[in-house]
Amino acid sequence: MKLSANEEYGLRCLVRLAYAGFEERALTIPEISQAEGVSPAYAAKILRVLRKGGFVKAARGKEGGYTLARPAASIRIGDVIDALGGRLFESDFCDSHAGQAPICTRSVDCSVRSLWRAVQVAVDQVLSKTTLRDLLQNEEEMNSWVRTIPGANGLRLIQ
Amino acid sequence: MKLSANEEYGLRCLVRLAYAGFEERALTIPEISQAEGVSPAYAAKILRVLRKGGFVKAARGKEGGYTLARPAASIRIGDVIDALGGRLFESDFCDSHAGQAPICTRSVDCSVRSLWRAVQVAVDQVLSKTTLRDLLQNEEEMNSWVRTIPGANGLRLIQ
DNA sequence: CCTAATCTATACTTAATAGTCAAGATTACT
DNA sequence: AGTAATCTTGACTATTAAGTATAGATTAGG
Repeated sequence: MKLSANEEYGLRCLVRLAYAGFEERALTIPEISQAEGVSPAYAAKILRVLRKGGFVKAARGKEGGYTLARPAASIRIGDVIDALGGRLFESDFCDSHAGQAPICTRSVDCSVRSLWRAVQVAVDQVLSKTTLRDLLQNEEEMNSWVRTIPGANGLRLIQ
Repeated sequence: MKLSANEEYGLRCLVRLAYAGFEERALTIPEISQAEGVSPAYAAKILRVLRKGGFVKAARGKEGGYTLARPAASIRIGDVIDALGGRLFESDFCDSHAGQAPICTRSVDCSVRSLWRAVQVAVDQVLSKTTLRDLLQNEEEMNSWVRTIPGANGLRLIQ
């Protein structure tokens, strides 16, 4: 139950590109890698995932670089996380040992899986409501956000 | 953002031991490993972690085996997950590259980290309210649980 | 058309996690 | 005491994720 490096750095790259987008400026791999403190090669690897996920687009050649492929407000963090590292649980543990044990009361469900599902729902409620736009700390527009999660140290989510 | 194998199997082992506890019965490694569909050696490895975490206790020798170290109702799932695989984010990404970048508005915080913290809070709200006892599907006592998480397919949490 | 700046792709290395193996230590029962 | 059933430990291997290296493809500008 950890964040992968891909998820962490990938999301950070998007935030930078969103800021650069305010000035209609593309960022190059050297710029991004230096800002994030990772090697250019690794930044390139992450950016490829983001490009294939449709979150960024690249322009080659001189004066090239990366920009967001669409407006920050239309990029849901949940979708980004999906592309970068997958959801909390994918394998179907309960099915794989169905019939062996007295724990599963229904053939395709059991208590442990229900718990993971509850966790997944809780996570999704945060991630699917948050867009890349919400992560930009832009004082002027903070008023458009409504709810503040207690304990989340100031993060606002769309209502 | 995935569940580790340790977390999945470790929690399942605890559920089995809790059920066995109803009959005041200890479970051996062969029993547990067969029920969970993992090798005895791997089950032993996981059970060691659970023992060091204080969740189970072991009796050696003939007639030995594992039992819960304390009542299921006193074992919080959040603590189990902590012992088995750690929390969602540990490293302090924002501090590690502080001073380099224009994203962090405060020296020890930034938008991405706030998001992770919000996710962590959401997860904790589920995991710290749920005990091992809550995962036992015991019809007689289901009434003592109060809230049902929508979409969680029947999981009840303590109010 | 040439060059420098840029992305692209694939293969490689290293580190972390998952899972196995074998030898040793403890206990109940006879 | 002896034996079989059990847990305990540490080292080992395999698989996956993280991160690197290198050669190639594309483009702007001279």
